[in-house]
Amino acid sequence: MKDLMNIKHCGECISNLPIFRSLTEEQSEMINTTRCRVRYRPGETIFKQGTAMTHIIIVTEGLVKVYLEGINDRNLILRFARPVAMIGGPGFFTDYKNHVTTMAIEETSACFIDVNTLKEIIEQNQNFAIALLKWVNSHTLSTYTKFIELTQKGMHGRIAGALLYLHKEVFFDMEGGFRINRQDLADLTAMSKESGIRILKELKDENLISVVGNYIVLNDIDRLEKISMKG
Amino acid sequence: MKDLMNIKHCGECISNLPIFRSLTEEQSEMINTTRCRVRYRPGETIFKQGTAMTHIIIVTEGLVKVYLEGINDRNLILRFARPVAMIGGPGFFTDYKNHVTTMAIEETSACFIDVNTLKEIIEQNQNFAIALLKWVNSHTLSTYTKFIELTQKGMHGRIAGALLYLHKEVFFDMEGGFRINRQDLADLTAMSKESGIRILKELKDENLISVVGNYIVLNDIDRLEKISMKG
DNA sequence: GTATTTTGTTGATTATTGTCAATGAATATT
DNA sequence: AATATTCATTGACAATAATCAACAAAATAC
Repeated sequence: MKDLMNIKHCGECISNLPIFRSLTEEQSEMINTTRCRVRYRPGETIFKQGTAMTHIIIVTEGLVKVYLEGINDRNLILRFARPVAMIGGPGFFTDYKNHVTTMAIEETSACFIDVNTLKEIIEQNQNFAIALLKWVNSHTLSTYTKFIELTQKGMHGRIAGALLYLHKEVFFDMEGGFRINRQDLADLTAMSKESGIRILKELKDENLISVVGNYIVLNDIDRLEKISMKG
Repeated sequence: MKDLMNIKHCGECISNLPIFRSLTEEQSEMINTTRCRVRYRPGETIFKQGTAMTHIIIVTEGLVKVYLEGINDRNLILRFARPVAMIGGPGFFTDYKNHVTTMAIEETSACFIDVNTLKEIIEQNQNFAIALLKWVNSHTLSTYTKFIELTQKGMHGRIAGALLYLHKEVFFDMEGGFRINRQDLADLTAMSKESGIRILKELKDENLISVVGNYIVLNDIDRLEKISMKG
């Protein structure tokens, strides 16, 4: 019976996120009865910028990218998310639209939570509201870092910074390296794909990183950090 | 007697901000008894990036800029604020530090509100917590726009965008134009002062704007908007 | 297994943007 | 009023980064 229920939702995904710790039994149950789990193949869009924001998701398996669709088909990747991570958006409590696009990069499981349910819980539970404020503010903090990253660093610094971000904040639990394709690396660092490729090659030629196809290993974190600082 | 009280705080400043509408009498009083009003001269720093976040402010008179201090003494202006506006920060509920610097540009009055008082009220009043979430999310929204603005537009588009921002969102209630110095315009658009000056001159030469010293009037909003779109 | 499409790579060129230096104008200081 | 000091301006130049085109390699479709 319990296994059957797990088909509908993802079991205990919300208990793995600190933000949901403050929920009462009853509130957890409210979420559990409405939420459901969906699987995505690489390249599938989960949320599309411009559509109505009806749900948030919790990524329970796989890998997604969250990005802004900008001018002339250029995208700006704001973050990558791996399990267990919540993907919300600034449309919550404002215009209830999705202002970013979320796309699966690997085979991904996402657990959908209805925003109205969430809203109801926030209205009941101050601690949860505070946890959410904290979550939003910590995201704003990364955003500020990203501003400096993108507007005040040269291409070398941006690529180094992006690699360090992937290594330390996205794939922190992985042995060795990680995979990312060239276009995504370019979209993460706000430069053309060709420029990204060139910088990557330079870093490889200096043995700061190893590259085999899309698989990247950082060999010299210290020097990458220096490059990231200066630019 | 009432006049004497106004020396300590700024009278009814919080009643002019929608975000404080949900406060009870008692909660308003909590804020009123601890808050106090401070005057700043142009160039004075109100909050300094890196210091402890003990208060938020409400700007009741004057003009301030909110900016990130980045690399090599370069600043990135996130927003300008005029009365009545609240200046908070992502340190709230996270690390309680100031992550941005706030500086008076004109003679400014700011009303200081203690973050602990604020925190206490948030814990009591869900509607206020929601209003705050809404406020934070709407700021995140502008942040997203700014990302595209700064990373995907050329210098012409960025200057045009900045001028439209100043005209429509900062000085929207002013007849004619507004004042901004060249360095601030450059810091708002993430370019060098010299580049900013050159673009400004081009826009002036094409009669899209009038410039007299630091005073700028937008003559052709439509064409500026076109330039802002394309870049 | 071959064809087709996507993704990655490289070099040449152009476009964009920053830096440096010199100078003028405006403002503040003594 | 004379002197600093800051701010604005301009041109020349260098550095940075995008575009374009051609091609190679890998993945996918047929």
